[in-house]
Amino acid sequence: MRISALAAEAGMPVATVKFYLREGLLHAGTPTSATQAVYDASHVRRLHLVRALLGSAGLSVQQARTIVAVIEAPGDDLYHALGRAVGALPPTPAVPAAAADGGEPFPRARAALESLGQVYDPDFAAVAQLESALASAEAAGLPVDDERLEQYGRHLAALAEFDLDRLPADPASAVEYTVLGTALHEPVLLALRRLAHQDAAVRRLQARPENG
Amino acid sequence: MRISALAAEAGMPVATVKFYLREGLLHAGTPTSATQAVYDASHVRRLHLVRALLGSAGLSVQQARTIVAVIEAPGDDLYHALGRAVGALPPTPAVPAAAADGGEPFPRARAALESLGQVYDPDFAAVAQLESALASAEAAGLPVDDERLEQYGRHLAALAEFDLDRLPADPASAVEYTVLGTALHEPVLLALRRLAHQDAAVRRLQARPENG
DNA sequence: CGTGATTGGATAGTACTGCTCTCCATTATT
DNA sequence: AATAATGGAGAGCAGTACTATCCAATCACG
Repeated sequence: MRISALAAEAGMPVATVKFYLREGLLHAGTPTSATQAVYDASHVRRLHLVRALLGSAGLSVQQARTIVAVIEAPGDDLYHALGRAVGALPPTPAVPAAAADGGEPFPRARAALESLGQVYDPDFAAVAQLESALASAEAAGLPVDDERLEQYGRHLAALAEFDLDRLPADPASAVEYTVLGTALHEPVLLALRRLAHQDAAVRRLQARPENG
Repeated sequence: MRISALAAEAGMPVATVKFYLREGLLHAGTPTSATQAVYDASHVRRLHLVRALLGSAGLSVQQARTIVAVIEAPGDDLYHALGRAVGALPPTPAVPAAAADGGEPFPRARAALESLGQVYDPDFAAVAQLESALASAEAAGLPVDDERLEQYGRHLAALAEFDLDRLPADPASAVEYTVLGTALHEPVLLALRRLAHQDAAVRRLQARPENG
């Protein structure tokens, strides 16, 4: 399969495939000469993955590149591979402040995790994301109280257990499963949450028709 | 309070405040003459909200404008206000296809909602988002099976109940609470999920040290 | 009352991103 | 030998979130 066939298979212009090649999102084909290479099913699969990461998961090219790199070279260490991958997922930076003033860098996140009985590793990017999200919500006038944090944490821990129960035994597959699961299931989760809110709202309005 | 004081209060350049004014993200101040206006605490609050929406929540200016508009003119109808607001949240469109071929536009989403016993309203944007997210995950080689959908749905329904239990009685406050909660709690939710995954992974690796 | 600073308002410019287009020498196909 | 396609690289383009410049009107101050 050459590049035009690959592009047709994945349903995108050849120029875009070339762009992904240049950006390191798609591994090179096997060259058959100085100006020709053949691609196989792994390239088709990768293109679908890249489309999902850039489209539905809403990642930037840079972020997707990190994810793809982790999947290509997982390194047998699920914990650090997951750490690297999660660090690349949005919301990305957004937390430059409050880190260097000597004090606790992530006070809210730390308190939350401790009250949930979860590990607290300040190097894990999601800790900074949590801190930033809590600070933003508070700044916008909608602080997240302890009870809500507790509720959210418990339900998400249950879901995490469910996800981890399905972890493949093979370490390389485990990394890919976890990384892709983190990135690709998030949109599903958010959509389901919005729908659950809608459903709950409808039920309440039916129960109290004076508000509908 | 004039514009420079407002900008200082909110911690951003005057040019940015002017930009938000132009983009309809910030309501105008009360003019005291042809070239002067005064701003109050509501403007400071709004700027914090806008920063949270554009920053932590990751919205575009366009999306934030819709949210702000819903909050300013909620219209007493929580269901439709929520619908308008959620329609503006990312991931935004991404689902132009499969809608006009006469068949069911969102088969996966519909099946999921019916098996969860939730309302199915194809006009609700989150339905399209769910369909798109499920299709993307499947295209990337990580299909979401019924059991996972069921689990996710149940836990998120429980969280939605929790959120709705805290709904303010006043309709205008209810809309603002719901809309902001949808937008601003999502980053919290995602961060907590990633942390729960990390925590669960650590526990499993400790239990099976041959994989760490 | 006059002079310099500030304001609201508009226009243009910037930096970045995700493609998309064009070009080219080399190679495959006929 | 003629035509077409390829890999590779550079430039171009449209959109986004600001940012900077300019302007006449107005304010603050002596």
